[in-house]
Amino acid sequence: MTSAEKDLYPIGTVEKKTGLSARQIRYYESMGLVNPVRTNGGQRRYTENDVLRLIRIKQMRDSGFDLKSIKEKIQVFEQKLEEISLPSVNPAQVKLSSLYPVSNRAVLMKLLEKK
DNA sequence: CTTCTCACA
DNA sequence: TGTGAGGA
Repeated sequence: MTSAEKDLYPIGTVEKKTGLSARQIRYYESMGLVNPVRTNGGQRRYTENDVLRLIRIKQMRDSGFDLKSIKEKIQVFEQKLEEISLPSVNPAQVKLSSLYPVSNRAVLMKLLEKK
């Protein structure tokens, strides 16, 4: 019923949706900025959240930030997200393979306006 | 045709 | 970062 992130896109689709080149997308992955899942054949599959994250990265980059700053930004961000996500998730289904759940967006916003 | 990795002009 | 090679 509550479908958060079900669709996965191949890198070609992500290129169009983000405006980034496949080269950049793969490079950012090597830098630990995104963690797409792989298919049996080894192809990357990105979630909607991955796309959103890449768009944020593109904007930060265009705004003059270097990848190092962006990476640190995301790490702090992810750290806070874990703090508010883990307590509200059943230990049985804790598979943090992807990004933050949309269901915590409200909590996310509060957290952001506080800092 | 699309994607993947690796390496280099 | 781009691009070409060589595979899957």
